[in-house]
Amino acid sequence: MSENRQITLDDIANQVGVSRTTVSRVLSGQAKQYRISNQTMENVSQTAMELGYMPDQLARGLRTKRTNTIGLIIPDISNPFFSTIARNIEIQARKIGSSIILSDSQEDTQLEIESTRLLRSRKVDGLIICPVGEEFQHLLSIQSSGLPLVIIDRYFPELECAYVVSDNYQGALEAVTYFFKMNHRSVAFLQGRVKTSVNSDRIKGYRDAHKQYEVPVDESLIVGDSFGKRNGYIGTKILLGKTPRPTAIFAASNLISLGAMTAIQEEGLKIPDDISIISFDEQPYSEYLATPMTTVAQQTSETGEIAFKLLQSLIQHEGKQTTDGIVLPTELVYRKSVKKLNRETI
Amino acid sequence: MSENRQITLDDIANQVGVSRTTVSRVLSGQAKQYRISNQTMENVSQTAMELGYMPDQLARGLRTKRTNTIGLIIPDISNPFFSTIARNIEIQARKIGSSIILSDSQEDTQLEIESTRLLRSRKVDGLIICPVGEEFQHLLSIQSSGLPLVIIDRYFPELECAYVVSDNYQGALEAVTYFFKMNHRSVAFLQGRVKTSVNSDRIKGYRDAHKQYEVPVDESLIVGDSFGKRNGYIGTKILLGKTPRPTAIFAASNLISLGAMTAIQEEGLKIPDDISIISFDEQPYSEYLATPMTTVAQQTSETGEIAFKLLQSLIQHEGKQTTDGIVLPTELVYRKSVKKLNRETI
DNA sequence: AGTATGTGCACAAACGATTGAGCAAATAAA
DNA sequence: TTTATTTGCTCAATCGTTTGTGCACATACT
Repeated sequence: MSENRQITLDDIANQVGVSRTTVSRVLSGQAKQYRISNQTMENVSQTAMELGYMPDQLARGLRTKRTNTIGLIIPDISNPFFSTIARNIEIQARKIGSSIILSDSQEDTQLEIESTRLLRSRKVDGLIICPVGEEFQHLLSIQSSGLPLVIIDRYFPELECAYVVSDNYQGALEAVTYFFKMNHRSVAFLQGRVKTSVNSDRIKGYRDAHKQYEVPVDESLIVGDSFGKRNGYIGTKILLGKTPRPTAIFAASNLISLGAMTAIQEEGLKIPDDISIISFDEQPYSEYLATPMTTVAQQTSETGEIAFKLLQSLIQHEGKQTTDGIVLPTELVYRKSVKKLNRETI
Repeated sequence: MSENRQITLDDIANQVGVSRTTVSRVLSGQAKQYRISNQTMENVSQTAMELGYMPDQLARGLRTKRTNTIGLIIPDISNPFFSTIARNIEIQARKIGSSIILSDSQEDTQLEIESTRLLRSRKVDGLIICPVGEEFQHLLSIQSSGLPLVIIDRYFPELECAYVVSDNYQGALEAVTYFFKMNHRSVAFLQGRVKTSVNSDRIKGYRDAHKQYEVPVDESLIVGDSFGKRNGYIGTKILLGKTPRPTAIFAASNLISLGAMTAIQEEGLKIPDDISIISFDEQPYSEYLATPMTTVAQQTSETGEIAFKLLQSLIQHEGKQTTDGIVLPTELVYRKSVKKLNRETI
């Protein structure tokens, strides 16, 4: 409760008997450069230690225009997919003494926009955003303001900006192709938020797989509108109500497949005997589910790490805009949730 | 790329033709109080709008000693248990324009200590920490520096500090009691990090349940040393190697039970036929596991929300130290992972 | 007319750091 | 002995706010 005043450069300066400038230079490692004697150096660092000096990052940031702070905006940090990314960003950041300011946009574009405003007024050095996905005007204005920006998971073809995403097209293509190889011909797609690149790319993969196998796409088998659990539940209810029932479901997220499982269970159906399923997003629990789930795994740790490093390089060489997008491969993890149908069953 | 200079109070002041002071007072809603005319008010807010003024939070913080920023230190943000807490803290924070700076201590006390230093130098208004759990000297020094602090999930009896935790004792007591009611008499405890309050309280519940049923505690059935998955795996391997085998396992975390399931599967055993299990931490997937898991649910959302509000009140009434600890009840969620034994089986 | 009260703003000093420029003393060079 | 050079620092401005105090002018009161 002892309301200790903050220790400042001046305190050290006074105690040692030098100027504030000298202290600053010693502590920032510029002693040699400014010809501070070893003696003074010693004294300064010594008493800085003793007094427990900690530089005021606000003051420093105000002066230097560099805060060693980056903003991170995520649609739902409680989703393990995003929190794993966040964790790896944080781990990288800590290595170089940076901090991350976290914002949860709650899948709401308006909140996302507000967050960018707030983060900018907090003078972050850069921004990593997983955009809700529908609008990008605000991202454009960040870009043109010169603030380094990396977007992750979702991207905008219209926006020239560094990004790190999974190869959603390839992931979906492989998954749906696998269904076809297992002789499924009626494969539904439980999609996520419609206008996101994530979703479009997966749909494209879904369609191309159909094309390759010369199976016409039944548009009524593409249902859903968000990456949440509830959507998975509702979508599946709808799909299971159809006659004939689709024999396979491709779920666009971990939460969607959770909802799907509830619906399937409610209808008294079994995976994979009555219906097969593949879910996007590998999770620690995927293999322990009632039927171990075949999934499309994304490189979440790598996404975080790469995004941070990309941002860091943007921050450092402010001019040299290496505006390249990075696409990480996915991997189909084979388990038990897909049944091989007999040819004649079709 | 247009390197727009930052808009400052002076810019507005010049354009309107008043002093910087006046602008500041208008924009901070102190116009009436300082008798600024309506005309001037209009002009100022108008051009502030036009220029897209955003206050520099660094400068403001430097001057006012208030940053509207709080530090959050978490052992592992990728664990849904913690990320759910984090999310709810963020949601509360956003409501009042606060931001949170996130640190992942990676279950490492040293990193936790470093984080507190860094966050303090960033002048956060307060700190919410989920301590790794073994040391608390650094927490004590935060306390005595007067920086508002709330600790969550784990606490220290020796430390007089606001905290929000689950009723781990009661949760464990109920779980183990339930085993006894189901006629189990050989119940193992897969514990977490040993010196944490979380673990001690759960052990106490475990022991008291034994006492109530007059079953002696077999110390060799208490195994493990961390909340991670690997620990669950190893611990279970050890337990399953014993003869006679325990009939039930009480796992201290969601990750531990995941590891346990791997081990159980490897040994070719079935839950609950060969072995029963209850896990701490309800998860979205708990009901979808091969055997739907009976769990001890904690109020994670509430933990976050309450922790933030508690901190907020500490920040506001800096003197009035309402150093109360808050203990949230747990709930035993009954599913299928516990088998009722026949009396004679024992 | 002289004093009191009210109105509407401006001055300038903080906050704690960084940084370009400069200056006195000591030493070296000529 | 005079001039250059080096050594070891200091000065003061600056970043963008906030805030206690003060000041001029107008109006009201006696």
